[in-house]
Amino acid sequence: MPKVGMEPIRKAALVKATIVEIGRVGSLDVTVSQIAKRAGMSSALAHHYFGSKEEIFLAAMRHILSLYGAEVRGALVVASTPRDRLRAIILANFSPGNFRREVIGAWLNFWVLAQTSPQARRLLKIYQGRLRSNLLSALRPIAGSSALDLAEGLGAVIDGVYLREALKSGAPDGKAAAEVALNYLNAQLKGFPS
Amino acid sequence: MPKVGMEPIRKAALVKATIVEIGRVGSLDVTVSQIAKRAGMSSALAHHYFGSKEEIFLAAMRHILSLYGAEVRGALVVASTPRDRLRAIILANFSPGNFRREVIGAWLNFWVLAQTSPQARRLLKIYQGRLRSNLLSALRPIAGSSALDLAEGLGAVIDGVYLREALKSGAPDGKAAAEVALNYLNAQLKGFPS
DNA sequence: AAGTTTATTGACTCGTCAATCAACAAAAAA
DNA sequence: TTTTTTGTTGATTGACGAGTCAATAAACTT
Repeated sequence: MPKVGMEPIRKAALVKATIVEIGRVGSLDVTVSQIAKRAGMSSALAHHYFGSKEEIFLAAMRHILSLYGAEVRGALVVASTPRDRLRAIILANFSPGNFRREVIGAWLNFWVLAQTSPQARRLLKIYQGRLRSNLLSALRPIAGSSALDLAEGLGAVIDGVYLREALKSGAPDGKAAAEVALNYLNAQLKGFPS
Repeated sequence: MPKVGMEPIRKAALVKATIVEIGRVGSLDVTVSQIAKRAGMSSALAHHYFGSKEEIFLAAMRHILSLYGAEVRGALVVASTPRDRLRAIILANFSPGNFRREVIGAWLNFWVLAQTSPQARRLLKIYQGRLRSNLLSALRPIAGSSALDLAEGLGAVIDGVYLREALKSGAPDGKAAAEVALNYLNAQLKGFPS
């Protein structure tokens, strides 16, 4: 049976299964066996490709981060004015691709993972840095020296909305979630010339 | 040696130790033995008083919630105007009593616990409900029908700031954290008559 | 055709940990 | 003073799970 060139396929399946399982169980207490089973292989194979459970988690995190990054980048290229770009960033954060139950659950658990794993912490900081610099570069032309504070606040709102969504049930409403952040943005920018 | 009337003392010590250990380890993967050891007793005694690990966690959560509630209530009684009350709520959220490393770490992990434990979820929802109703009753006289949206946003900022603090190192700066939320509040209330 | 690399798994090891239990001690009640 | 209640722990059980390994097989290389 063994076909050659399985590695990327297996890895991708494991990464996907990891996110689903973490979201389903609601914690990092998922066994490698559970993940492997959902990905349609034995746990030994999962270990074979990733070496350890932590590596599997980190790969899942990288995957989510890269999806997120792509979404934001894609939204930014079609936005011309600073205000458009801010709007685009917020909408991308709550796009159907990112703002999904399993992904939200995974995010929450990655914050926890970052408390113990330096690598996970590094990855989360990269996400924060990107978000921050995207916001800043769009905010500065509008708000000048207030941009720093606004970016901090906006980032906190976005993360907070994610966190809170983890406590809700049913399908996440990205539109409503984005509204909270957009609302904040509009209020803050009211005083600045358009 | 056995003195009588130990139960409340032992329980309190365990609750305290639980929060410290969760904060120290950075996850719920703390053993009952670790907790019991820090509290100065055997793990068997911890089980004797709480029955299960989950009960220990829930007791710790209730403790944090009650400290939090007391702090907010205390701050509210000395605030007269709606604006004062809003300010008081925010400051209480980031008071030195609540905004501490271990407590922040514990909060984060309680969000995770709420994903799997219905009781923990219930407790977190009580916290959210309280915060929300406190904010609403202070916001309505000022903002009227916008109060709902503002409370939602303000709640998200507060939770978001907590979440983000979990990724930082060093002593938490409650003053700076509160500033982010106050900043949001001021921007939102700009349009309303003072 | 023989040898090497890649894919794959079942069975196993080894450690950890929640929870239980038997046993002992001191205080309080009878 | 016997009995019961409360406090306490060391030792043990039982389960579970990460990671390893030997074995098997298909596919590529030479």
